[in-house]
Amino acid sequence: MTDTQLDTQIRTQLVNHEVRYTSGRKRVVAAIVAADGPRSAAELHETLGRGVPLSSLYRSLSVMADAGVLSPHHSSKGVTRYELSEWLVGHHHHLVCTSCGAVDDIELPTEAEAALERLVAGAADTGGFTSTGHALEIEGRCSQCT
Amino acid sequence: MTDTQLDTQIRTQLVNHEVRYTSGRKRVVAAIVAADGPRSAAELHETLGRGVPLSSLYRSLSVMADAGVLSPHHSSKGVTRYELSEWLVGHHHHLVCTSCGAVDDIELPTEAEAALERLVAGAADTGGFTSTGHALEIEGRCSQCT
DNA sequence: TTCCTTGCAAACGATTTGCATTGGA
DNA sequence: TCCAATGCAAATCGTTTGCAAGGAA
Repeated sequence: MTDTQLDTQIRTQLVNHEVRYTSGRKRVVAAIVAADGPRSAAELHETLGRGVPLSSLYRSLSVMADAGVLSPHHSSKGVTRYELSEWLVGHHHHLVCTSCGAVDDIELPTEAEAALERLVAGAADTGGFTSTGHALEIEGRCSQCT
Repeated sequence: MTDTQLDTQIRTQLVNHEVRYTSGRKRVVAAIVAADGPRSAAELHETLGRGVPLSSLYRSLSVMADAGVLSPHHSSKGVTRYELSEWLVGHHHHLVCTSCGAVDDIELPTEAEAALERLVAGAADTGGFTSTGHALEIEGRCSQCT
């Protein structure tokens, strides 16, 4: 199986954490890459056609998150969705549908992102809190839920 | 029992939704008001000294959220925290500790908030998505977790 | 061969719900 | 009085884990 550029980065990162990039995990990553936003274990289980049992899915997700390849995201009720970490796909934000809970990626224009960073830098670091990052969620209704 | 101004707003809102503002619910609201950020059922159960059983707590939280008095917030793994809705306490954002999961409120300076709103307005409304609000999470380490 | 990974089933923790009882308007 | 609220226990739901079998280095 020919590794894409992305696969190579991921494999390297995993190997550095003594984690194997197995075919099952490759399928999981592929499903996440194909999605346009973070996905939950259940959603992935659905798109992977039951070929990967839930428990393995959960384990793969957690292992790859520990290795820094995936990042967890919490938005709708009790479900954790995963996406590729930002060092792999770049910094971005999310559009969250308050009706169905769907989450889509959105990248801000460079000037907007810069403004946001300035703003966060100015506001954080209050009372002993040290900021290490930020996440902007734009809430609304997605096209399906109008 | 003397209602504060806030209690009155809440009672009115609840009554409009045929929901009663009982003493138990008042205690829940008081605990949330006393906190400086959203709180989970478990955390409230703790501070309320076991006087309110968990199941009732969950029920109260969900009923008051449906009535628009409380707003749910999802950040750390599988726990839902509630806070007073913004029409009661004003618009604000959150400082989230990536280590312990604690969440604190933070209010942006007016100009910063205005800038943020402009930024969101410009970025959203992409591909059929209609934005109705935004939430900024500033991630980092709280004073306890340094 | 040595470990990591996989699968299945059982275990968990957070949250929800059925039902009989209590309490508020 | 009448219907919503409460408590307890049982049920759910998403997620985790123990353990034996399979697979990659």
